[in-house]
Amino acid sequence: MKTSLTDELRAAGKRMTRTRKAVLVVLEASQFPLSATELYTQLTNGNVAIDLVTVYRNLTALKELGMVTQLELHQEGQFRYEIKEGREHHHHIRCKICGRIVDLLLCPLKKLTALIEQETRFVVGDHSLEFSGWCPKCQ
Amino acid sequence: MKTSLTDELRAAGKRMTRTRKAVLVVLEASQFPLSATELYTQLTNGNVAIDLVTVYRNLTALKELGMVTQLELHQEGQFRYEIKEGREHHHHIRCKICGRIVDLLLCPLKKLTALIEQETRFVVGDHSLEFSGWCPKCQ
DNA sequence: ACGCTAGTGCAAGTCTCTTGCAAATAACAT
DNA sequence: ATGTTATTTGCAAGAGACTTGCACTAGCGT
Repeated sequence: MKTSLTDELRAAGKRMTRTRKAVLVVLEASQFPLSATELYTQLTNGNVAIDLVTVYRNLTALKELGMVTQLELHQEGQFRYEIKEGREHHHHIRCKICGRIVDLLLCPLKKLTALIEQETRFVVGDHSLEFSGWCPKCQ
Repeated sequence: MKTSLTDELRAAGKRMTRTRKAVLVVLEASQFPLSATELYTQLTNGNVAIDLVTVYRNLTALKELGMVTQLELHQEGQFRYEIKEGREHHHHIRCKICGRIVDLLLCPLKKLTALIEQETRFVVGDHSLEFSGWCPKCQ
């Protein structure tokens, strides 16, 4: 993990603590976005002493600093979190059977945004676009 | 509300009950997708005696029959429900300030689906695409 | 090394949604 | 109409994700 993250935190009056570092390391290593519980389980299994509450509080803090993205996959009913550092804006597809989550490397929505703003007079901020389906193994 | 809905229910071994009808009427009248709690509040204010549990159970049943769509708006952390009858497949935008929800009449994802299936070898089932931003009044 | 303040753990609470069970009622047969 | 039965309902309780209060701990700036 880059030391720049520590500096970034410090600049925002935050500290790079033992637990916060552990959260960042696990998020950085993950190939797919993690829920708070999954993150907690991975930390605990990796012998990091941490409370679930602390996981939530860190995720919230990191989200507010823009270091982590919070997302909701299609109809999952919970939030997942992903490191932003070094990753392009992207979306996901999740298998309805086994739950496997895969990154999609495209986002077709730049043009659409202008259209929506024209149509609704809203100013578009964020969007979420998540797919579900059946992965190769579960078909 | 059309009587065909009653027939549709009956064909599936379900009954058109007092409460179920009330749920459908409120959903049909709503200009935007409702959460279970909002639906419950509207029913109660409209002097329909109903339990929140019954609202949930009806929404689940209607969803399974394909008469109602369940959706999650961007980062809202709860489900919303919408009547399918007579409405095209569409998406939504929600104001980050006042929570106002507006339908979007376009879905740009038909072409994209083929691309995703090619890229991931998944079979694409559903997708959710929801925007958030700032509505005209809140800008 | 000290002190201030952010961060943490524990307990308890909130909110959304689900389940178990006995009583009520819609649909159907007689 | 009346009875039968399976669906539906209400109430109580529970599950799961997430939040809050508070006293204690520990970064990190001096």
